[in-house]
Amino acid sequence: MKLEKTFGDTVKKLRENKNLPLREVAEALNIDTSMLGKIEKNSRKPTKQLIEKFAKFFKVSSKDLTIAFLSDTVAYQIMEEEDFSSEVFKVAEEKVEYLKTKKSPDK
Amino acid sequence: MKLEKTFGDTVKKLRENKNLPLREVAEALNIDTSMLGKIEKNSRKPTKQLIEKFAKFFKVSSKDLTIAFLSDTVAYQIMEEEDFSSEVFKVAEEKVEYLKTKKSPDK
DNA sequence: TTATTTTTGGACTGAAGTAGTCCAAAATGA
DNA sequence: TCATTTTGGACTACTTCAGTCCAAAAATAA
Repeated sequence: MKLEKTFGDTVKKLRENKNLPLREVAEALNIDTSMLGKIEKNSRKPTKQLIEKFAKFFKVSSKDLTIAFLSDTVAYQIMEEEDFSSEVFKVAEEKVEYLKTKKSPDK
Repeated sequence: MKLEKTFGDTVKKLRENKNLPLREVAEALNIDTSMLGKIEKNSRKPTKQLIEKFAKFFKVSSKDLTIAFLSDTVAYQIMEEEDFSSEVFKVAEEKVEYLKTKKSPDK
């Protein structure tokens, strides 16, 4: 599965590769056509369950799709701020590492 | 300025180093004592303006404080999900890089 | 112990944000 | 032209969350 610039682009490419209109995919996933259009344009966010549906429908890894989505959110959030991005990433990664060891089975 | 595990801890340490009660700091920053207590306990988030006020009051770099806060948010968000954290970071960093080059003065 | 101050957290409110719907205009294509 | 797809505005319902108020618990002082 190829990762595009945004989650919306990724979904759009998957759909266009199958030559399907929004309507058909939306129907299959049981969502509003307009919603799907908006998700492809990144003006609405998919729920976790929807990401699962996408993965099933397009037969791609739901892990990859989730990464595509989450990284979008994180990137957007960091871009909103000044240009501390690399520092924020560095510190955030340390914190995640720390939190992970805390919740791992240390008994 | 020392970075603690969480933004709340950082603020709390700054306050305790000056031996000030919540009430006094809250008064100086013009916020509710309870709010400050909650921020130190990470159950409420500070606004950008409040981060600025913290920085001024404690005479620390507002950039560092912002990094402390943002990294908290990002780390927490990523921890919420499965254990793709490193992949999410990797892809997110690429996206930020891409977005940065897009908005940089390329004229 | 009693009195005073600080810390904590529950319950609530108002405001902001957002997923999802509906509809109609614009674009695409036959 | 006519049919279908795409786009986006406006709205609603729901959720989330900063911020307030208050009172009980914990800590500190007297």
